Formats: sequence, structure tokens, C-alpha cells
Amino acid sequence: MTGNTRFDHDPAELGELERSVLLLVWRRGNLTAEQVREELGRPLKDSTIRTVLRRLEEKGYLSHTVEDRTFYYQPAESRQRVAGRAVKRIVDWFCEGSVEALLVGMVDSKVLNRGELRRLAERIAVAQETAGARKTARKKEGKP
Amino acid sequence: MTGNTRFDHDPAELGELERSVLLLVWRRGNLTAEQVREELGRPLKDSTIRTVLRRLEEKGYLSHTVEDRTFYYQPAESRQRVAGRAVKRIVDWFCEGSVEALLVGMVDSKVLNRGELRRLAERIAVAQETAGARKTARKKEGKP
DNA sequence: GTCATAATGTTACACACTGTAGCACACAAA
DNA sequence: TTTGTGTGCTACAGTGTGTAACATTATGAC
Repeated sequence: MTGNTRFDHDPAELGELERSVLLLVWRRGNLTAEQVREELGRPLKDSTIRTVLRRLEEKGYLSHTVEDRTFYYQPAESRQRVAGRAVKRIVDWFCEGSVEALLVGMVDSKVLNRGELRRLAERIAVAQETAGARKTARKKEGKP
Repeated sequence: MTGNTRFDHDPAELGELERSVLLLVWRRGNLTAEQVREELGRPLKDSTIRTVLRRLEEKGYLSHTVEDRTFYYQPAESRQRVAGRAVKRIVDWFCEGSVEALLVGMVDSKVLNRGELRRLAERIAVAQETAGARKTARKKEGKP
């Protein structure tokens, strides 16, 4: 089966601290709880950080490896994939599945202005090539 | 000032029932609590519906007018605008503000396939014209 | 072998939000 | 003045997040 069903948490429902931690791991990758705590720059106990990391792993956003009894956390999915899923939900809920309607809405609510929209249209082709290239590359090295 | 700051709730954080009710009002517009209750087709007390409607109004999604002591609820913002803002959050949180990155992510996470992406690129121009036309039309009849 | 140290495991609790609803109150019609 | 029909107010259980204390285990020094 291909249906990667194990993951169906909505990233928009993450708490603020969870989001911060997740972003940090996405940015730096392979962090210990202690490192996360330091980098976060907030006065939190390490047990707090560890709880958050564990919950993020339970929800499927992170995974960890163990080295010398120490947990190293890595992202389980790319930021962009997660974002893509999050947007899909929004499109399904609020735009009846139409991505175009969404883009119109983004212009409407000033998320995008018309100029950006046009540039976006021009660059989509490029993004496409890039995505295609990456996919091909991954295939070549046998890493799905 | 232009900054419509009164509204900063994240629509992705709405509960399921809230979402259903909001969608209903978006679809039908100008509904009473009782009408919502009927259309919803779920065995809920009217006080439940009224609570949800009130909360949606507090959050800024709905407004109401009174006619003969009866509340009629209307959307306070279009579906698409709300969706647009929701997506903006996601882009800010997970894509560091890059809508392009988001689109790549959407292809990556299979929200869009490449074909759709290309068609989308083609149609963005159209959406643009349409949005422009609508904006112009609204201006002409003095309705911002 | 015991002790200190550094990890993780387990459990808890307050707070906020959502689903759900009961009950009191007001006003219009009969 | 009674009876609907609507709204106003309040409540409560369940769940999720932020936050943390305390227990347990493994490792290396002595």
C-alpha cells in the first residue's frame, strides 16, 4: 500500500511552544533536548522540553535516534510537506477544494498582491522543474 | 489606518461544530439559529447552536442583525478571505513567508500534482483578471 | 561495589477551548 | 394573564498544551 495514513495530525493545531520547537528542529536538525532548550532562549525546564519533543514525535513530526543514551531528534517530514498538508485542509474546508479560489482569496485578503501573484505564476514553472529535478535525484540515489 | 487589526483569530483552530456552522452560514447566509439547527441535521439543542453562533460572532466570523426580536446571522468575512489569512499563517510559520516554497511543498505532499500546478499557473492570470474586475465593479457601486 | 552524574520514564496539574445544554428572563399574541 | 418563542447567562465535562516534579537507570570514577 502507498497510502501514508500514519500521519493525519493538523499542524495548524500545534501549540505555540510545540511550533517553536518543531521549527527549531527543522532549522537545525538532529538536536538533543538540552540543545533545544538552550537555543530556544526561554526559561523552561528540561522536562518541559522533553515533554514537547515526545509529543511532537507521537504526533509524527519528529523521530529520534539514540546515541550514548542520548536522544537526537530529527524531523520526520519536511516543513514544506507539512505546510502542504495544512493548506490542503484549508482548501478543503474553506474553498471547497479549489486551489484557484484560494489564490483569489489570498489576493483578496492581501496575503498576495497582484504583482506577487503574477510573479508567482511565472515562477511556478521553475518550482516545477526544481521539484522534478529533486524527485529524479532522489530516485537515482534510491532514497524515496 | 488601514490595518484591519480587529480580526486575528486563526480559522484553523475552529472546532468541528463551529466549522460546520460557519460553512453553513457562508453557503446560505442570513440564517436564524433555528434554521441552522435544522439544516445541520444533527440532534443538537438550540441553546447549543446559539452558543456556537455567539462564539463565532465573538471571534469575528459572523455578525447578526435583529428583526422582530430574532437574530439573523451573516458572514462577517468571505470564505476566501478567511482562507487566505489561514494560509498566510501557514506560510509564515512553516515556509518562512515564501509562497513559492509552499507550492513546492504542495506538490511534494501530493496536494497538487504537477499537471494541476501547470494548469494553475495558466489560470492564475485569469483569476487575476477576475479579481481585478470584481474589485473594479465593487468600486463602481461604492461597495468596498 | 558504591556514589555521583546525566539521561530518560512517568505522572500531574492548571488553564483554555469546544461541545453540549439547562434555566431564567423578556416580549408579543391570544 | 397566560403561553409561546426568542435571547441572556451560566455551567460542566472532555481534551489539549504548557509546565514541571519526581522516579529510575546506566555509566564512569574512586
